Amino acid sequence: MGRAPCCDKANVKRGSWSTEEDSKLKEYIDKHGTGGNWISLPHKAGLKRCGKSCRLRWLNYLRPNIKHGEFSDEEDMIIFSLYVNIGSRWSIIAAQLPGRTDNDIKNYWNTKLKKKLMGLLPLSHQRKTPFLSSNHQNPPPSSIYSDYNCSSYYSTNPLALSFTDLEPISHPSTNFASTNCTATSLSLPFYQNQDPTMVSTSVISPMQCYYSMFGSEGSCSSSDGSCTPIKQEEKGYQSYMSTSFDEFNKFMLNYNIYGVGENFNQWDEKSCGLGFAQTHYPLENYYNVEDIKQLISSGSSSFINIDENKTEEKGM
DNA sequence: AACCTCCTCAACCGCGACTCG
DNA sequence: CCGAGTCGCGGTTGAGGAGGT
Repeated sequence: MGRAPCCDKANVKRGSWSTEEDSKLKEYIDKHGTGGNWISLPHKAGLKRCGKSCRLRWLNYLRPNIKHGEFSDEEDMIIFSLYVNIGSRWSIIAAQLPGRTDNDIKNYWNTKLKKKLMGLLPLSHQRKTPFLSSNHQNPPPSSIYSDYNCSSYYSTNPLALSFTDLEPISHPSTNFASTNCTATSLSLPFYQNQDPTMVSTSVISPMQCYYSMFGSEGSCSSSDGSCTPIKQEEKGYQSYMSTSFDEFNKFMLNYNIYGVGENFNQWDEKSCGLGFAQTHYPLENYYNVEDIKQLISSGSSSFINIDENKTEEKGM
């Protein structure tokens, strides 16, 4: 048996909102608030719309202080840095960009920012960049990892690999690898199952970032679909300094994200905060790292402290 | 001018999470 | 604890505008 529809689709208007509907909705909410019940709101407001549709229209368009128009470089960088760290959790990302909605950011990422980054890569490499390809799901379906034991997980997840094997890092992420690696935790996709503290306190190197963006150099050609990552030490550092990575590195430098030396492992750990450099764009100017930590570990209810707009909404 | 293709973004959909009786 | 109702999220769709031929 299927799920009951949220509203009677035969009797609700769909598609684009007219200015008249907009003003009706805005007027009603200005006067009465949402009343904590979107389902009954359209009826009360005299709208022939589904409650969900009203909610969406309000949150993404009519709500006060919504910012439309071009994203700044700083916003780009925040989106990028958070995406690399936490994946496509648009609501959390949106909470860090006042006036921007999750829908906005999602659209922006899918239509522009992704391409902006793609433009920095040679075509040959773009084809094998799962993170950016249109059909790539991030994080990967949980089923992919559900049967993995720790060692296989960490040897097949490029990001995890870089945390454990490749980089001379000492931060909580390595603890994650050794202490949080249980069958249970691995039954979830990487981005979801990781220790929340890891998300916010991990310092990722350009190489890690590069991996998470563009995938590893590991081969996935075996018949059972398993991947054989090529260890960095096997290939040698030099081979990793490919044109693609150079280009990526240039991008990072262009955005003042990293100051990377000739050897990529010379990246300046101090300059990297939640993901990226704090040298020129100190991320704590945009959000509090501890808050992010809380957000991720405690779920959406904690957003109240951070997202002004959503605070208003929840207060209504 | 007409047609076609591509791109953008508002809106929809389904599902998991949450709340409450 | 359970189930119904609702919310919120992220993935996807498609209308319509822009640009090219």
